[in-house]
Amino acid sequence: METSNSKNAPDLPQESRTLASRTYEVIKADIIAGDLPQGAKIVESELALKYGISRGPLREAIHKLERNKLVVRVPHAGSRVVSLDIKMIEDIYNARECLEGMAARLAARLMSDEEIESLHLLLESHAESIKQADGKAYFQSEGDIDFHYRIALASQNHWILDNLNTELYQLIRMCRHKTGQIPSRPKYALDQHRRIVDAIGQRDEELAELLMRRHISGAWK
Amino acid sequence: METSNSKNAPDLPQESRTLASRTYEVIKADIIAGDLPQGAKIVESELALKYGISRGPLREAIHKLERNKLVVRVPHAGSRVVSLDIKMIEDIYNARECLEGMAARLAARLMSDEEIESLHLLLESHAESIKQADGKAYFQSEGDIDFHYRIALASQNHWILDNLNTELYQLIRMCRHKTGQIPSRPKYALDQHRRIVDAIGQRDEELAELLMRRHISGAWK
DNA sequence: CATATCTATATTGTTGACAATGGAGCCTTA
DNA sequence: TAAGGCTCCATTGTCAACAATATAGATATG
Repeated sequence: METSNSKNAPDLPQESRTLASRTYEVIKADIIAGDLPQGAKIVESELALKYGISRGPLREAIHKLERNKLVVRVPHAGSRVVSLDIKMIEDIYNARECLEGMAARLAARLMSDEEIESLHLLLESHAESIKQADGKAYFQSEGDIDFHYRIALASQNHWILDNLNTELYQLIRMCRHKTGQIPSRPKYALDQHRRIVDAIGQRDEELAELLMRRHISGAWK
Repeated sequence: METSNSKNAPDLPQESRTLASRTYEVIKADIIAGDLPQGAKIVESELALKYGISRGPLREAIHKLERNKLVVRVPHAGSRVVSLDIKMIEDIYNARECLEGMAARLAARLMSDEEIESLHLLLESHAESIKQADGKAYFQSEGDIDFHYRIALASQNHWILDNLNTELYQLIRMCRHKTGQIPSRPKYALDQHRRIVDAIGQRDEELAELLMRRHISGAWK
């Protein structure tokens, strides 16, 4: 046989293996984009009709959303989109601070020289996009998450990576969409990123963690 | 109205509001106790029959277990009890170290003097039970989790508290059951607990975090 | 004898109907 | 008019049957 699979079902990108997970992705995007506003009541039969599926898979999707802390469920009363108050965001940032601090520490221990070089390149591209479009703070905002994601990945700690991905980053994105994004001084942030990468390059775990924590706790203001 | 409810349905302790959550509790206990061994295949119809319920609620229970990282699910293939390897436990302990470190820091900032006093009393009772039954390491082990739980509670950070409860502590309990619990030197641990509470009493956030992190990272060896 | 393909079966994904619960609004009554 | 209880309805929880998928075993073939 040729390189083309004999079976006609090539391995899908694992996104859309099941109705429930597809629907989950859609609703998640709707919530983060604010299409489903915070605190909105979620009625199963309603959404099932809207997405043209049965209540079973929809229920599973809602469970996944609850797992991501995007939805709050109370047993016989129904579920609502989470509504973020100041206290909750503070909690999230405190958790993020210590988790990503640990991630930076581990990254300083475990990253290969090539990976560190690649991180440098990423920051250069960010610098470029800041220079070119000075007003486009949004790109920088996504770039910011890119950077932090790379660090989390490099930590090789599955638990931390998973929790950042499935909970914290989503909530932070949602938060930005709500407040109309306030990524503030992109150039200043980029500078801090550079120092973090430098610390990692010098294998200074202590410093890498310290700088990352300061960076995140500084963003929370 | 009298204290007795006019309705005959007094508010249950919220444990058993639904079939799914009841079953979830049972399976969780079975997994932690090692009754369902690590890596065991979980067949929906099988368990549904065993617990006398339908597949619907059982599926929900499994989803909750997946959320607790006690079960691993792959889309069309089924689910298995998680099997903990060394790397995974290391990841968990690293995550726990930074989360509980942050919790200790926040506790030092937020606990009232009365709460701190109550923590002291808890440690005294632990000291007592160690003195009385020198071999009963298990009690100390549960007492250990008690202590850490109190700190997490005092941090008033819902995100950290929830993640410690629903994920990390369960996995750690499971780990202990598997290895036949190695809580090691209870007296030494108690000593470290005392120092942490002292630091909290002095409102020394930095020190409280440092000691907690050292305490946990020390336990992971 | 090893490899690959096909088929059968066990297991998961999905559906629509039914049961149970909670809340809103109405009615009664002081 | 206000307070309390009652009834009804919207919504969630549960169930059993049906469809789709993947794994394992058997069969054929080089």
